[in-house]
Amino acid sequence: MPGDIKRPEPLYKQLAAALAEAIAAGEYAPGELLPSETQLMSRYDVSRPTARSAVAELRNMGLVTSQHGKGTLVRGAETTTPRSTVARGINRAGKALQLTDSLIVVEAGTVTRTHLEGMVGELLERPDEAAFTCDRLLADPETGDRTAHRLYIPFDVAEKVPALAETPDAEPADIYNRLVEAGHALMWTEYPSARNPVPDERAALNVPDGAPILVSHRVTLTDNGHPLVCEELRTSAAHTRLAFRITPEKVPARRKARSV
Amino acid sequence: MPGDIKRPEPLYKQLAAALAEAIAAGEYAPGELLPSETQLMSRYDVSRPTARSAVAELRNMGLVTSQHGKGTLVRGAETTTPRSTVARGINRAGKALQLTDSLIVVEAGTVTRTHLEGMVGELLERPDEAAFTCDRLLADPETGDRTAHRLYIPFDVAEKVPALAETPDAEPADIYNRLVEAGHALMWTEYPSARNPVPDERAALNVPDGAPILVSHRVTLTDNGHPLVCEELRTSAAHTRLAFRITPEKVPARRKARSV
DNA sequence: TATCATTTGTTCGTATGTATC
DNA sequence: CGATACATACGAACAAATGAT
Repeated sequence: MPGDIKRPEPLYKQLAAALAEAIAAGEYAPGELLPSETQLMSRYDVSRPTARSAVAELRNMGLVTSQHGKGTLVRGAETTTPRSTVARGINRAGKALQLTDSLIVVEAGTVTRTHLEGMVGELLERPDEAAFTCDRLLADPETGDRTAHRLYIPFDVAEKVPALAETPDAEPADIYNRLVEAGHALMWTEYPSARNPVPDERAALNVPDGAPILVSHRVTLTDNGHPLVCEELRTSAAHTRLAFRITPEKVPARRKARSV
Repeated sequence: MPGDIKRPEPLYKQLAAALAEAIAAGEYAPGELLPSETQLMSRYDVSRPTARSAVAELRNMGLVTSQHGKGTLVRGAETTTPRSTVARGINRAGKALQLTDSLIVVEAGTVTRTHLEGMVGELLERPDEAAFTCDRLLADPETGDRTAHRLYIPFDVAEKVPALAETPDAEPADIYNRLVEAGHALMWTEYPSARNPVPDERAALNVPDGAPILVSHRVTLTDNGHPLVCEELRTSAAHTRLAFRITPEKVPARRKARSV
């Protein structure tokens, strides 16, 4: 075999790349309509399915959104870049702990029971054990962007801290304060991640085409590293970003450190 | 037909939902092959395009990956859940600052000049101004998962701190230490976000089908809040997650706090 | 090594439904 | 109401990758 003859890119990918370039160059301004599928067919001499595939590529790149009966709109930076920021910090005012985010509760907490599967089970070091969960729907008061919130309280933690078992639907800051009142010294680690939404989430969180969702887990630990509870947060990455304040920690010099 | 006001879901979405449910129920185990398109056609009595659309849905939900000539594989939690964790903390050993992540440099830093567009320009409060950039390719030494890293140094910062202008390709920790030597008291805020990859990124970062990329910006500020430099990090959300240690900050009591 | 069946990828064609203007 | 646009669905053919014969 001679050295790797170039196989041409598929037609629809070429077309998608050409259109993406044109959008980046500003030939199609944000808010404007992309040429219709019929126009693309004649302009680039391709079939209907090919034109559709190309536009579909642009959609799950998040560059455009299609509207049935109207056309395909170019999305500007305003709709691609997050507008609202959720500050994932914790403040200590006297003895009381407060959260630094400014989200408001849209749907009150509903408590259910589940088993700790997957990542949450791993983070709480209690795979498949039983736990209370409390679900809330939050929103940014300025933009209205929605965020799903879930708190996991393992059964054995609820048993040892009765204040949690009584009202597992208390707000996270209250949960933290009750853990402190129960004599725990707390610390926190948060793990942001992302994935593409399932159809339910796309509707509930108002996720636009081609946008993933940010998923973040905040684990509350005792000062000797045992996990107690876990908060899970899900929000459209197109609308919201997170913010973490990073505080340097003192370590003995000359040690190759790997904390967190 | 009386009644029946509701228009039924599209066939391919019904099929996708049915298959997704079957996967969740364990009827198709991770690593196994999904029924071929031909089999789906006869089993569910649909056409080839419909079967293909259903499988395409599963792909960009991240549930399966298709291999040309072989079949469509079910992805287990091992390939859906991040394996490696990048600790985004900072340690202070004596006077020197160290980063807590354990990534190694695969491709050394290449320095270029750009203008601060979009989110980075906003975070550095210098929209459209000129800046050095230094690009690196990092990897997790255990899993080999890749991460793209870019450091932005605005021209005016490089002018005031000549040590940066001399070697803008120094490692981030060194950059921080030089800013400290120049008399700055530093603090940091990091903004994790996510989006779907462009084809280049999908190849360079080895992003699997249906997985978004995590994008995180760490801004270095002076103690009075002026931004100096910015790190940008891009990695496959299917392979890697971030970790932040959250340290409570003291605030005056009774104040509705909104720091970060 | 070469061939073949299987499977997914690409591309065309065509028809109909439905939302928007 | 009609024209236009995207969404869904069918059929058909060939290309390219894979694995086994």
